[in-house]
Amino acid sequence: MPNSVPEVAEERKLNDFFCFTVYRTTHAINRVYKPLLDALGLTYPQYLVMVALWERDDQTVGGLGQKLSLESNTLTPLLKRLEALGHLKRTRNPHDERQVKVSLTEQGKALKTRTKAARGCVLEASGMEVKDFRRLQGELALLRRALEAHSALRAEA
Amino acid sequence: MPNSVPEVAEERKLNDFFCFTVYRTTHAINRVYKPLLDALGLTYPQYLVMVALWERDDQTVGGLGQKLSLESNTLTPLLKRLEALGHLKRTRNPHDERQVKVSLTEQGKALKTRTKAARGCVLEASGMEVKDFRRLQGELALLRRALEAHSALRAEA
DNA sequence: TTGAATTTAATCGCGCACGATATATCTTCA
DNA sequence: TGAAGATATATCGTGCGCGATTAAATTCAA
Repeated sequence: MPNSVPEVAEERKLNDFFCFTVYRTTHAINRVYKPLLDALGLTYPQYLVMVALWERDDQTVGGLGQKLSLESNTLTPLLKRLEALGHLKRTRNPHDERQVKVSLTEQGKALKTRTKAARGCVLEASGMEVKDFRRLQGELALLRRALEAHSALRAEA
Repeated sequence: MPNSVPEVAEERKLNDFFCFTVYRTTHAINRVYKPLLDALGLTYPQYLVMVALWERDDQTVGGLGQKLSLESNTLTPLLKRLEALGHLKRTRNPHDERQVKVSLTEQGKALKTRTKAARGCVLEASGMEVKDFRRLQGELALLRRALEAHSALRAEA
């Protein structure tokens, strides 16, 4: 297939931009998740926080932020909404009042049992073989780590 | 520092989510672009719109939206900001007053010459071989198309 | 031991993303 | 012709995502 994606061309079209490919893929994934998460009453970032808490309860805001690559300016309002929905509690750590501990309520724990439809929905919708799907995921994860390392280096200078 | 060894097994579960891999990759790409686009005074979506216009001038809002997978509720305010910056003009089509034609100003056209640093920044930061990079991009594009087809089918039902 | 530096969340403002809705214009056809 | 429907863009409200700043608690150091 000649010229399907020029490597370094003077005149680059939008579809040649790698960033745009990932950008649109993110939106496509969100649209797959949307109807499934609507049924749970969660947004996609809220779902990610719940997944993180189902895996390990009682995490600090900072700890969650590290896992999700988010900071308190994004997490605090999001966590307050999840608290208002009754899915979790936010309590100051009595041994270090700077920290806020995020812990699931019984309702929040119970919500996990209703996420069956959401698990694996992208794999299913992709129509891909599991092996290829996982390989693609692995390559993306490698790319992400390389980009983060690059940004971290630039931030130092 | 007690207990500094992270719970690797638990973190792996969150990282198992393909959506989360793409989500983080998007953010990592944005962080690579950020300093380069700051120098141009553009946000990342604004940059994408400018790329689309450099590729083809005089597009309608709807036409741009189709290329970018965005609708007027997102595009109209964004285009107004680019117009306020002096990069483009928005004019009603006299033959069909419903349409708004978006066209570059001389300043908007000239901006293209200052995007050298941004072009290929992800490839460079990735440290990947061009061939592998383009193959990964192609696979992602295929996945996106499959997901969009899936969502479109569901929307009909 | 106390004052400075560090750490942790929270707050604020701006710009996207998107569902729902509004408005104006154009098209269709009864 | 003119009323109904379709189309194109704009508006509004909510929730991220993030840079910048603030506030409070803790740690460090002179």
